[in-house]
Amino acid sequence: MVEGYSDRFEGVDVGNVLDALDLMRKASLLIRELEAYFASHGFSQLRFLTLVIIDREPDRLSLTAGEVADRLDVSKPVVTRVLRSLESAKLIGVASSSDDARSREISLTAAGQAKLAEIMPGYFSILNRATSSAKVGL
Amino acid sequence: MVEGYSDRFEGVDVGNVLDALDLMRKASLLIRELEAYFASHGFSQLRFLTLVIIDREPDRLSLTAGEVADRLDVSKPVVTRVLRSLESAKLIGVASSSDDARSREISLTAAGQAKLAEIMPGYFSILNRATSSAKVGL
DNA sequence: CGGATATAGTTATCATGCTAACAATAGGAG
DNA sequence: CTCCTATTGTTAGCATGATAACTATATCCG
Repeated sequence: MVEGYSDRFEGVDVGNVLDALDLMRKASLLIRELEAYFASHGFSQLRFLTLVIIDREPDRLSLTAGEVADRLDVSKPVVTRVLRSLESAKLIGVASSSDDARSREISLTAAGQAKLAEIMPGYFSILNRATSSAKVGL
Repeated sequence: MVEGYSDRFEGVDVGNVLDALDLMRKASLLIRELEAYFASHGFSQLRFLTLVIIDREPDRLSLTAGEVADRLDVSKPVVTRVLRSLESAKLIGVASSSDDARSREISLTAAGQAKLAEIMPGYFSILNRATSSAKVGL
């Protein structure tokens, strides 16, 4: 399909274009597989990653909402929403910051850590399989 | 970040996991770049790809809505919505199928072909650059 | 033919991303 | 101290993906 178009543009390498399309196709399939996996645990990719980055923060037990947004590279309103859902599921705890009344300190509850431990093995298994099977052809 | 977790799971290769995460990150950046490009032309990825698959269909000048959904791998309600928007922009024409009263035959208008021609070069340029720059390190 | 089943497309509703605009608080300059 | 600006987080509303349930038409089987 691509050849019919890209032959007409100078400075465009058809191979590069096909590689880019392949990259997006592979990523899209992987993301769908992950979403299906999370859904089977009543979770979502974003809720999972939120727990991960709090759990993995070195030297600290909590993060502010803005730090979560930065590390996940999503907008702040999305963080507001996901934190609310995690809090009502009692997977995170939210406390006012002592030194900045605007901030909220987010930490994992024991239930949040348990949820992470429940989901993590399957997550890594999917990531591992995704790229190891891609290498079969090499 | 990954090592702290994946070391704990058997049969998981950290390199594979990192490759998978890198795949998703690269694809995500590319998709964002493409979306920004389409938006700068008052378009969207889905609207663009819809025009492309109709234009590129060999031996035929039109497709049904269901065929569009199959080829784009999106759900039918999404196709209903995008076709409506393309029709009101007069970029596609919609006609009842002669042999199946449920079907609608979708074809490109001259304006639709012009819109494709306007957007296509930049699209390929972005795809080309995305993967050729990724190879700089080789 | 006529009724059961399958298919094409739409509507309604939900999920999850975004930006813009806002409130509350912090911080810096005069 | 007070005012101006910056920052934190929320609310409101849009875009675009999905599934479920519906309508209308086709098709198959007795």
